[in-house]
Formats: sequence, structure tokens, C-alpha cells
Amino acid sequence: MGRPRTFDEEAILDRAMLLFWRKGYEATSMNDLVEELGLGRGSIYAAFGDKHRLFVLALGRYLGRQDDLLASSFDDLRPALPQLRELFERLLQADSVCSESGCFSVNSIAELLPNDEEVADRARRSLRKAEQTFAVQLERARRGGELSPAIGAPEAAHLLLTLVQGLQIMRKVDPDPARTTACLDSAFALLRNPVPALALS
Amino acid sequence: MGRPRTFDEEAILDRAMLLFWRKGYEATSMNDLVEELGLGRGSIYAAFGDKHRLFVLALGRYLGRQDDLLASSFDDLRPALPQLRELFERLLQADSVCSESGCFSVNSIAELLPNDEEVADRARRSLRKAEQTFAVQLERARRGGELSPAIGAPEAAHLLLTLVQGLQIMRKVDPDPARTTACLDSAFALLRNPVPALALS
DNA sequence: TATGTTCTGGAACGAGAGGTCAACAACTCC
DNA sequence: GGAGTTGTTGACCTCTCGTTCCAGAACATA
Repeated sequence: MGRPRTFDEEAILDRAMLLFWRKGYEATSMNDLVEELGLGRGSIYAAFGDKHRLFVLALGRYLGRQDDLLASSFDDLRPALPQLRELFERLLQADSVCSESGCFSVNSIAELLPNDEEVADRARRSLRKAEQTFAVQLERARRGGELSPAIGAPEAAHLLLTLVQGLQIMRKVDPDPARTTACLDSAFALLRNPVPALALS
Repeated sequence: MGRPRTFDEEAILDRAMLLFWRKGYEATSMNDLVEELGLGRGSIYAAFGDKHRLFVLALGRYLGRQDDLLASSFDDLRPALPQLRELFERLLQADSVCSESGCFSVNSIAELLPNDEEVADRARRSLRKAEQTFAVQLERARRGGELSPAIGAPEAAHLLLTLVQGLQIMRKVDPDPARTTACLDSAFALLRNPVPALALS
């Protein structure tokens, strides 16, 4: 019934995501989107609603991918800390798709919060999920004697999450990936148990 | 010679700073500024140039104050780590002027980098200076046996700087100051030397 | 082929953007 | 007081913003 879509909705959302990611919400105009997406204005509005809704959809797509990456990253048989470390490397590498634009989520939080409740909710959800995932793995690390006794698993999870947000800011100021890697090295050096005992319980 | 200014340039810059801080660069219009600053458009342009220059001046004012806070925060006779910890508390408290808007510098980096070289330069300068100040104090901490041997002073400085940027993002997502304090507690718990020896050298 | 429905692309819209300007106001100096 | 200079104001400019609308294109069904 009716004329079919001539474009792949998800592919279009990906391109919108890259544009918003690169330029930010306010600095991206509908003209930019028309040009980048290769669609008429009418088609965009019909398919995605207004500019803000399109942005939220694009951000949701970005966060959804991050969620997936997180959910499928852990093998509960191997030590947790090295896996966490590898996850961060992968997370940051995934963001290099948009070369020096940092993290779409961090950028959006910084630009639009606390005034944009829709974006706030979506971001909060992903951050909470990430923190919980970290906490589970860190608790596993603690039980395995990997984690420094100076910190609890939930606190370490929150600390790591916070640090990663900070890394995304620092990457925009100094894009040298070696700096990022070095910073993660330091963090994990501190998190590691200096006297790795046998499993405690 | 000529008619004198009827306004205090620095007071006006402060108000512009608060507005840009609250709304971001792109979302703040000249109309907003005219209304907030209580000046005619012409006066603003005559005194500060265009919108972008005004923004850079406002950001410079913000960063200048942070620089001052940092420069005058350390007593080389007392232990370094607690002083660093107090500094962070003061930094975050200073930002509470603009209740839930996070950090003007972090917001600006996220919104405008990597496309705005002027903002990038100004922000880089302050971050470098902060990192160096941290490093000096952490080196003092290391020599005094305060710092964990698991990390060097420069690395700890970079780690702390990164963490604070992250805290500014997290604060926008969850404004509860207790979370921020707890995160700093965790970080310093890890940085502290678990076996505080006597001064080594 | 005729009809109904959906999608497409671009013209058109009002609002508001950032920026300019000219007339007037407020001072200093002669 | 007159001349010269600078600050102030708000009307005004052009351009671009986000959004709407409509005529035509592309399908399914009959």
C-alpha cells in the first residue's frame, strides 16, 4: 500500500549520528542534514519527526551499540581486570570512527544537560547499565584477589566510569592515543592488588 | 576624551560567562545576551567584538579564575595529598555558582572542539598548567612517601586531571554532590601509599 | 487502466539569527 | 560655549533557521 521507502532508515540514522556527533546538536542545521543524508526535508520530517527527535534517535543508536559492546564483552572464566582493560580499549577504538570528535554521548551530555530531559534519560540509562556491568566484573575481580583491597567493587565501577568520561574530554584536547592508553595503564595499575593473594572466598 | 563607559566591563563579562555556561555557545543568542547583560547590541559589539570573541573572553575569565585558585592552593610544608583533595573540593564548589551546569570549560571543550582552535588553545593552556601543578605536588607526595609506589607523579597528575573532567560530566548526569565526593574519596584511597614509609629521599 | 495511498523533493513560510549603522548623548579640551 | 571624540541605543539589514505544504512520483489493489 503506497509508495515504498527509497532509503534504509537505519543507514540514514547512522549518517545523522555521525553528523550530530561531529558538529553537535545546535551547530547542525537541517540544511546540513538534508545535504548529508541525501533526502528531501519532507522525507526527513515524515520519517523521523523534527530535528530533536532525529537527534534522540541518532543518540539512541549510538548508545545502543555501546550497550551491546558492553553486554557481550565478558568471559566469566578469565580474570576480570584484563577484560575490563580490553573493553576500554575497544570502546575508545570504536569512537575513532568519528576521528577527533570524542564520544557522542559525552558531547551530548555536556551540550544539552541539564535542560534536555529526553537526552538526560537516555544517557542516564546507558551509564547506569555500564556502571552495573563494571561492578559485576569488579566484584568478580575482588573475589579473585585481582582488585586492590583499598577500594570496593561498586566504588571502583563508578570511578572507572567517571574516568572514561574524562578520557573522552581529554581526547578532544589531546588526540594522541598514547596519552589515553597511558592513562588507562595508570588507572589499572592502581586498581590491581599489589599483593595478589589467592582467592579469598 | 569622549563619553565614558557606563558599565563595568568585567562585571558584564561575568554575566556573559554565566549565560554561556548555562546555555552553551550555540544555544545562546545575541538577543539572550542583550537581555541578560542589559546593554544594547551596538555596545556589546563595540566593547567585545562579535559573539565568538565575547565567548572566548568569558571562557578566559572562567579559566583565569581556575588558574588562580590552583596557583594559590598549596603550602609546601604540609602533606600534598590532602591539599590536593581539598583543592578538588574547592574547584567543584566554585562551579556550583552555576548550579547544575557542570564546568564551563568541559562544556566548551565538548561542544566546540576540535573545530574551534581559539577555544582549544585557551583550554589546553589551562589544562597543561593544572597538570603541571598537580605533578609538582604529587612528586612532593611521592618523596614524602604519601603516594602509592604503583604510580609515578606525572602519571598520577594526568590521571587526576582526567578524572576531574569526568566528574564534571557525571555531575551533569547525577548532580548529587555525595556521588562526586565519594568518587574523589575512592581515587585518593587508591593513590595513597598503602604502606606509608618514612620519607625516602 | 483507474483509484487510493504513501513517499519524495523542493518551494515557501514566519521567526529569529548575527551583525551594522546613524542619530543622539556624554564627556574633554580649547 | 563650540569642537572633537567616544559610548549608547534601537531600528534595520540580510541570511539562515526549523518547519510546513503541495504537486508529482511510485507503488498495491481492483
